[in-house]
Amino acid sequence: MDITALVDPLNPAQRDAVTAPASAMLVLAGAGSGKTRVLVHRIAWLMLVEQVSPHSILAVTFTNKAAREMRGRIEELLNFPAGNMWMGTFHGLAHRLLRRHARETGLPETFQILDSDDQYRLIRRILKTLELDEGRFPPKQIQWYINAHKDEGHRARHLAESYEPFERQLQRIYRVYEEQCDRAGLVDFGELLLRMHEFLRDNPEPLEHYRRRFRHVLVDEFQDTNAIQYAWLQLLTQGKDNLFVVGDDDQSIYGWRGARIENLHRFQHDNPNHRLVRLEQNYRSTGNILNAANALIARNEGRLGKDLWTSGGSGEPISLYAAFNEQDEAYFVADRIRQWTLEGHARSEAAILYRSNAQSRQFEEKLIALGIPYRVYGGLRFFERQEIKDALAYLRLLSNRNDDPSFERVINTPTRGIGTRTVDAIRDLAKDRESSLWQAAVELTTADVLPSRARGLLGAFLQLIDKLARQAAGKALQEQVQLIVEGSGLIDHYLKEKGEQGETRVENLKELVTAARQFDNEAPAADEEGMAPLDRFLAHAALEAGEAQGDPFEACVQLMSLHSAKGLEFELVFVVGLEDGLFPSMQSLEDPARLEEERRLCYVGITRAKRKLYLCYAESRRLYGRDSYPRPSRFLREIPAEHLEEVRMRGHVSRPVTAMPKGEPGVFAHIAAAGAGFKLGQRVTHASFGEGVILQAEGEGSQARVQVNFAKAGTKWLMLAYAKLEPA
DNA sequence: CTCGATGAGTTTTTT
DNA sequence: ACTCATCGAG
Repeated sequence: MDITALVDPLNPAQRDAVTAPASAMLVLAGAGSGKTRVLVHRIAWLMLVEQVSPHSILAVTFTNKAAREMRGRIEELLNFPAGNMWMGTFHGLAHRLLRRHARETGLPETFQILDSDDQYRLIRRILKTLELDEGRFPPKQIQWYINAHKDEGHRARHLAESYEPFERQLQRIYRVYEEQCDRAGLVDFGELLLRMHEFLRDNPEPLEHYRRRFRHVLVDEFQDTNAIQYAWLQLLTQGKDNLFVVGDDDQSIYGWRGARIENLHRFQHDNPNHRLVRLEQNYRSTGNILNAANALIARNEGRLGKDLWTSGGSGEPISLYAAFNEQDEAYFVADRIRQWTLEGHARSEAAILYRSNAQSRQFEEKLIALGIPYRVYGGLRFFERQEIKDALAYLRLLSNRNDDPSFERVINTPTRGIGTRTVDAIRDLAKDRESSLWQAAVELTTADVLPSRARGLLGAFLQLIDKLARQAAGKALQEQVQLIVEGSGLIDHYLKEKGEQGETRVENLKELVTAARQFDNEAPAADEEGMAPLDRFLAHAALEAGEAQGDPFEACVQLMSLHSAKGLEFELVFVVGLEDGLFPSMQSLEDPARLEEERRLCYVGITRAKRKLYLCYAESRRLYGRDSYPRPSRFLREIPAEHLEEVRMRGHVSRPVTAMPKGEPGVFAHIAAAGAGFKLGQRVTHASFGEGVILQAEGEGSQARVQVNFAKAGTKWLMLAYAKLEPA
């Protein structure tokens, strides 16, 4: 490949970063400034010009998606597979390393990964055994406590015993939690990183091996690194001037889950020879959008500093819409999207961004009413679904009988008559013996403690697992999964579950078999060949929970939280719910640091828009069952008026004349018809068709039409301008 | 075990 | 207002 092709498509700043001589490098990459391009071209540059073997390059991202994208683009650019380059997420790489060195790190070869749901359940179980009240010790808070400490590199034994009784209990729970994980051979997400860090820190030989091997270390989204990730990168690169990081302090929106924006400053301090390159030319948005974003983010303190600019025009002004209430806001947005798509634009290029997921509902209702397909991001992902986790728990039990959380999940799922009494007895004995639940259960089937019926049922369960394990031995992965899904009785169990839910679950279980087949067909990564396919599949399920929603190809309007929108871009963007208390959120209003993070979130939202941005707020909003009258978001005042243009709905926006009757959809159709408004679901009378109910509405002004279901005449579309409908 | 009543909480999310 | 989880009754 020609080097000019590597360098020519880059602007001067990008070129600086890509072609820099080996040194520590901080690339401050503004939104839409081509940061992935810089990473990809940098790696290609290292390989082609510096003659670095891909074997010597380590590239780290936060999400699997980002890792996949980077790998894909490198392969596309170089036109050959980059298989032996270590490229992945922090967690994925940690996992790979721990598998390689399992024995040295004190883990069983078959260790498995706890996802946060598993972790939550385990904590609750521990609370029960410690006889602590969930009200006083909320499991969520404990989970947060444990993870926060792990992210900082602190184990329970490192914590100085607190004088404060509550804190002391937390420490105790943490200690027990660690013991339980160790005994069961389980590793949570934080543990992956922590254990990897400790291993390298305390073992000079492997550390030196990896330090020598990785001649270049590159990190994406560096502003999202936490303390332990930073420490790990330092271990690998300290004194070698070979750490190349790309990030944007202005897009740091994950402080609440441990990301340390100050790692950017620490990087500069710890790498005194570093170079700093700013990518400020933006290839995404119009001048108005960028200037609004620049002005907003300028309010934050202690920034590394950066101003986005474009060589393109300033574009349309940003539209600001003050909605009457949240319904009106939703209708406005849906209607604008409708108009926009009528102009021939792709629905998938329109996005509605909100602060909290609960806000999606209003928009969904209005989009449905206008017949616009949409897709909501977020929610349960494939490997997080209940039925999938059930099946995975069986599989984990095959691999490791001492996996207590899996044992407990599965012992009576599907129901096989093993009740709480039996399970309690198993737990008590396991506690006494300091053994796993499995071992305790085995003992109970031979002792004379349980009633004979319970003993028999328990024995049958243990035999079932052993039998499945025997049958699965030596089989191909998808056959193993198939065997478990059926042999466990899960399929039959969910077949009995009534309604659509049960059907979906059965389909998902079948899908799991397909997923296993696909997974098995893909060539194993060179470094993980020693691992049993089943263990690899289980790790894959935990580390990459899959997409939340299928059919990303259908042309849909995109609905998502501002957090989920990071890294994406759309022609048309609506940032909605810009009200103090919602965005910025209530919890952030009083705390300057959190308020700055909210401001960065707003900055992220604004910079998603390529051509047209709408900012919306509601003058009244129904929140937690009450009407609230929030002030417009302070962020709106921080955007210079010159970039904004207030919009009004043309025609008249109908307002509720009377309260909605109970049980009706809480929807007004904003039908602009000579000042008269009708609501969806409203009863109306027509001179010749008689009485009916409004089902749908579309169009406005003289074009406004409604669909009415008449009691006698059936369903009809009527032009409001002619139909002379009267409220019934 | 399944159903319905009751009560608490209600930003953001990946791995 | 609404969801989700737990708890008690059948």
